[in-house]
Amino acid sequence: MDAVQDEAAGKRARGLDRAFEILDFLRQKRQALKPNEIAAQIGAPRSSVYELVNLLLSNGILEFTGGEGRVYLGRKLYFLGAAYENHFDFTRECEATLERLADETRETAQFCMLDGNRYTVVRMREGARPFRISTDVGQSVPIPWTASGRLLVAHLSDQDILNFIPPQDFRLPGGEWLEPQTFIAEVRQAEREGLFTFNSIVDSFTHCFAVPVRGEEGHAAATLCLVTPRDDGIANRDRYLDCLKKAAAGLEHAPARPKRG
Amino acid sequence: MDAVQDEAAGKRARGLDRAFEILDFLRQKRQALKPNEIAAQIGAPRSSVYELVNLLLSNGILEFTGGEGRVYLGRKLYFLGAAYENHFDFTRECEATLERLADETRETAQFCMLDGNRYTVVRMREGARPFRISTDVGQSVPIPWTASGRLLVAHLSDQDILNFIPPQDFRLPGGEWLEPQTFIAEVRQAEREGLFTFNSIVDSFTHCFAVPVRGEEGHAAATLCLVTPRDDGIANRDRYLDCLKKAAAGLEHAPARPKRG
DNA sequence: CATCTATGTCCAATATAATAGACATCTGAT
DNA sequence: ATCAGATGTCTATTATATTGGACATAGATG
Repeated sequence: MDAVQDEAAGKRARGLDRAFEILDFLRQKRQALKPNEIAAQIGAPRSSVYELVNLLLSNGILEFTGGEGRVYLGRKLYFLGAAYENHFDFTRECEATLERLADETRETAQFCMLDGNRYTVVRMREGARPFRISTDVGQSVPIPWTASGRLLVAHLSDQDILNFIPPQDFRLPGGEWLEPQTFIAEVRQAEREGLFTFNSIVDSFTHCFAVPVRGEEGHAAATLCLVTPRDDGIANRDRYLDCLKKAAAGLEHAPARPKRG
Repeated sequence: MDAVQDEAAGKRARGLDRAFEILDFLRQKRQALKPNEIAAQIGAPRSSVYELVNLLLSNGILEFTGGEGRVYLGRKLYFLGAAYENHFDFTRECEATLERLADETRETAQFCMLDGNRYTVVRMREGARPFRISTDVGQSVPIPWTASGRLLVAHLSDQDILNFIPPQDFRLPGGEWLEPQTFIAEVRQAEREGLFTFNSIVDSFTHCFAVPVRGEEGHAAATLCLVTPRDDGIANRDRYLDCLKKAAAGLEHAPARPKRG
């Protein structure tokens, strides 16, 4: 994932990086895997993966589960994640905000952030409509595929954006190529307007609304989104954006502000 | 923490182990620290800590927060922890169970697990009484200090228990020495009875009740506990234990069972 | 039976990671 | 002014971690 740094030659990878590559991979897969499978699928030497997996197992970072030697993320990670959540205490407010949003609009509401150089839905509240959302919570998705993506990188310079986003992520799910310059223009537009909306790139029937939730540094630390059927979204555009902006204002400075310190 | 493995000579520490030692340390401290402070307090070479901290920062495992170069656990850990929680989906049921327990007894109810070779409160629900609980959620505590500890190691042999628990953890908070053989006798008693209760070792005014929540392997994967004022606990002993056992039965096989796989 | 893949273990070679320690600031105390 | 401690950066040395590849086993397949 992140390890697209210096794949240049056949250089050795650092254990730490490989380790977190394994963890990220398991998170993406959302299922227990055998060390052998992990090695094959992330393209790492088997001996290295076995060594690292054993180390991680003995630290409680990974756990045996699913039988036949399969491993998945371990309890220790849960504890560490809980400590993070406790420190940057955004969960409670966030949950309430999403609930209110979903109630007001009857649409699916999401709270999204960057996960490294990709986008992820941190929390979601399904709306009243019987509607299948294409992105699952916790899955990482290329930034250019999402409305929120336009807002989450808006604090970077054009060049930094290009350096930050993996080039292959401009290839859209349908196979088309999104010209980086087009994307950057949309980023700047989103930055000016303080919002971004479009017909989803990922599917053919939803419209997405995103507004920034600004952190202490003033740039978008997260976004609030609505995912709606296209016609509903267009019909209620102004009201939905209004709801989103009010909700974001309520969260402002809540995420990314530690409880103490 | 776990790195008490082979501290024998002045051998080099492995980067991965040091890294997780840093993460665990930050979790214990529950606050952002400067790399220099971390190095001093965990007794690691400063150059190593700076190197590792920078690596972890670039992976999103650590984040700058609190200013002056202080670092704390990062967003990536939250994502990984959320994936764990999602996979072993015990949170929802657990929360409901604790709420019911707290309602029925008006005492503080806790859901506890092992964190490596120590004990930790994973979730807690304060009871109606205005009562200060001495252990905070997420803090790791020596196993012998707790009632739950007797249950959580009961599946191990005597020798394995002694190998598992760090020797210094038999030193109680008051300074007294708990004879390991005494502890093991209590473990076996707890195992036979399927519960353990005692006047807290950590403070002088509470009584603790613990029952096991058995996982798929049949041994205590977690415990449910009540922490009560001593007189109340003794007065309501039978009823409280009854509530706990019913609650544990409701959770049985819920923790440690993945949703799929 | 022969052959192939999937799986896990083990070992030697060497690229490199962990470390000690020098150096440079800055701060507050004396 | 002088000293001591805290903080961060940088470099050279060497112990070792990462890796390729050999080896062993078990199923599956023809």
